[in-house]
Amino acid sequence: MEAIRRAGIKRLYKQGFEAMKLRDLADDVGIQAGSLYNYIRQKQDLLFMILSDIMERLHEGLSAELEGIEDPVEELRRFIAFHIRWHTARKEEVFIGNMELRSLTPANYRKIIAERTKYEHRLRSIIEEGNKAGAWSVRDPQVTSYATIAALTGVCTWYNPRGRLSQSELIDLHIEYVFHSFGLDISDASGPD
Amino acid sequence: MEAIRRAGIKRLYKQGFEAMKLRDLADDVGIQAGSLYNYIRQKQDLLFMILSDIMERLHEGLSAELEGIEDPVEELRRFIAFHIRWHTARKEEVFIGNMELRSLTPANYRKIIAERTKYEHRLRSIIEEGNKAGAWSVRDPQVTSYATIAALTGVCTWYNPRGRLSQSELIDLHIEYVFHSFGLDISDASGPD
Amino acid sequence: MEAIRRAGIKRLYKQGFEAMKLRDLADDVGIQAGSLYNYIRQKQDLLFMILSDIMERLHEGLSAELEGIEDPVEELRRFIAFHIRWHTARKEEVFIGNMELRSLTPANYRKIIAERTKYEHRLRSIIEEGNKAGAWSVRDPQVTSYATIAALTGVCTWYNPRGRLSQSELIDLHIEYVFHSFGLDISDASGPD
Amino acid sequence: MEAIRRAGIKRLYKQGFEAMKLRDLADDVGIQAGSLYNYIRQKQDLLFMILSDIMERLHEGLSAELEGIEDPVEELRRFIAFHIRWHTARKEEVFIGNMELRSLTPANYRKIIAERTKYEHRLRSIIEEGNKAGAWSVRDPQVTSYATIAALTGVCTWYNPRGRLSQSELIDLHIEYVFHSFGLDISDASGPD
DNA sequence: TATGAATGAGGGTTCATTCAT
DNA sequence: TATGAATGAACCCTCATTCAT
Repeated sequence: MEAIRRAGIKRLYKQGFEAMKLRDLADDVGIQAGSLYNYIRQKQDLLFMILSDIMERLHEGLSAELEGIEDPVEELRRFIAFHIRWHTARKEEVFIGNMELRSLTPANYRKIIAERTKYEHRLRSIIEEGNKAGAWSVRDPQVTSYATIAALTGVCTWYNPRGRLSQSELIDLHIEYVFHSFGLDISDASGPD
Repeated sequence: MEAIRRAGIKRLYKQGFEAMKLRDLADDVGIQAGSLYNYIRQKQDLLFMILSDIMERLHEGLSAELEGIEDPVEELRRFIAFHIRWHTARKEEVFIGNMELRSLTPANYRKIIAERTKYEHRLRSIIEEGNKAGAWSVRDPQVTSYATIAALTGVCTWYNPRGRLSQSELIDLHIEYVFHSFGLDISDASGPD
Repeated sequence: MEAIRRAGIKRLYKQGFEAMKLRDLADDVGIQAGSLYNYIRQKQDLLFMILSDIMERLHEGLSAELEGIEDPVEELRRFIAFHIRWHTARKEEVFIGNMELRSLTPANYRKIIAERTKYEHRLRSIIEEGNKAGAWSVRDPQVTSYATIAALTGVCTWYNPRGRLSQSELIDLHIEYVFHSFGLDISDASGPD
Repeated sequence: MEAIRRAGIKRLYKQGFEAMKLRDLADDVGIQAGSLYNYIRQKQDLLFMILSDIMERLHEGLSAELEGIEDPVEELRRFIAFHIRWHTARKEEVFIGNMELRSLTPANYRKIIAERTKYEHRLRSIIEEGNKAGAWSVRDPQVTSYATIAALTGVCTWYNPRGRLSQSELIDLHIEYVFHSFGLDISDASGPD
């Protein structure tokens, strides 16, 4: 079952939901197409399961990262670091998470979007806290949260683990980028690690 | 033919390449499925034509926008404004321009990606000019250009023409966002218009 | 029109009736597919016209060859020579004449077969005359006429004008073959030419 | 699978490769068209399989017939008998074996033709052995083998099991025909059976 | 007489899904 | 839980034929 999920992610990434053939997926796992139906009831189910799972892990990861932090600046720094770390480590999942929403059943679509919105609200909350605490003064927290997430997520469209920049360099560059855009001096970002 | 292109864009946006049925497309245009083949030789051709066309218009639009401008700050400002204006006005095209690349034949894929890269290089060149001219000092022009384009392009995933913010407000917010991230004061951006 | 017939023969030979596309045929002639319908009413018509024409010319050719001859031996010799000469010179027509009968409409099929049978009867008549005249003694004129025509027609499945044997050598060999099979000495065949 | 082969032969005989519809074929077998693809990968495969199979059985049949025979006269007699017996018993296979070659893929075509040539060479070898052994003196073994095979194969274009002549009468007539054409007296052919 | 766009039936092939074993 | 043959709907694409120009 876990094998099916993993193979499903790979195929969804490479081919997309419509182009992915259950026969090929079964082949990847080493079973016959018919046998897949002992694990899923429909092709659609597989997509939803995979996407739900991705969202869930994303939430858990972020929660763990921010646990106990109260300073907005530090929260922002950690959000950026976590987002890039998680996204670059899971290029495939992120890609599917953005591309395959369209193939979801309306009901399933709503559920996944709700999760994604929840995640976006975490950054927005941080921005608003920072505004309140005087850490920065961002004019439009909603737009800024969208722009920031887009900028950070964009990384994984071109990130190459064996490329010019290491993951931590990438994180530094984006912390600088975002902090600047928030009107913060980069030195403010120097945290405990 | 133009009708086919327009209907194709709509269907690609709503359903994606694989899910789009040529019969439905023909229906949209008011002809029989077989008649489509007087205009295209394959389904794949339609996708490629549409994507090529989008890229071409994007290039032309940007060239017109930047024509005669020499000041990097002004160029950057115009790039941002143009990008948001163009992308929010063409949500559908932008969406398929990102999503349907995967459905391209390898040969066609390479051609489209080459065009996209050319576009990205325009911003990178602006950044590098600005570095040279002392307008700003951006540490990593490549990464910064990617992050910026991602942030700006992200707009059209949530932009709603009848939403809270007008297009020009959106542009202002993003100019501010990007200028800050470049370490520029927003007032520097005040151009002739 | 004559160009269409000639191109039709070529295409029928190479591809067969079902596989032959009217578009390609039109291309060969240098017109559009639609324009063909100024000359034929249906694809089937073309086939019938071509086959009728072939049969007609075959009959005419044989009649001219046998005109005025009364000696069965000489008639046989001339029949063989004519058949091989005509068939090797018209490989394509002969081939279609055998292969494409199946694609004819039942009504058309009957007409063509009637012509072919008439042709076969010419040889049978010669054989029977020879029996009567004591030129040879063939046990079963019908079977022998079939076997003989098959043997002769077979030539054009492998005949190559630039091959080892010239047309007249081929004719000599087959005259010998058939005369022997009729129990005739080959020297009997030496005619005026 | 065997049912598909048999139905395929029938349909190829009646309609030809291009005109044969897989849907009809499936109907003959009592399955859906799609189910055919559990047995073949392409329509072309079916044709090739059938033709290969025919050639293989033909070779096997002949080998069995000639096994242990060393006398060229007897070999010739048996070749004729076998060829007519096999061909009249398999009118349909013989027909498509000649007609549908054209519908083969070039690669497949070469393979089948190679088999056919091998078969023709068997007769040619017999003729050459007979020449060497002084059993007969045939001027051009190649041409004679072609003419002979054509004459014999022609039988099945008109042979009717309920017709005037029995199979064995037919064989006798053709043995006489061919033996004469080889310059042999028919009495030489009287073998053990 | 020629064009070329349109038709419409249908053909080969694919594939999610089912089900008896 | 696994198989693999069967289903059946549908999809892309083809092509003879029509017809307004």
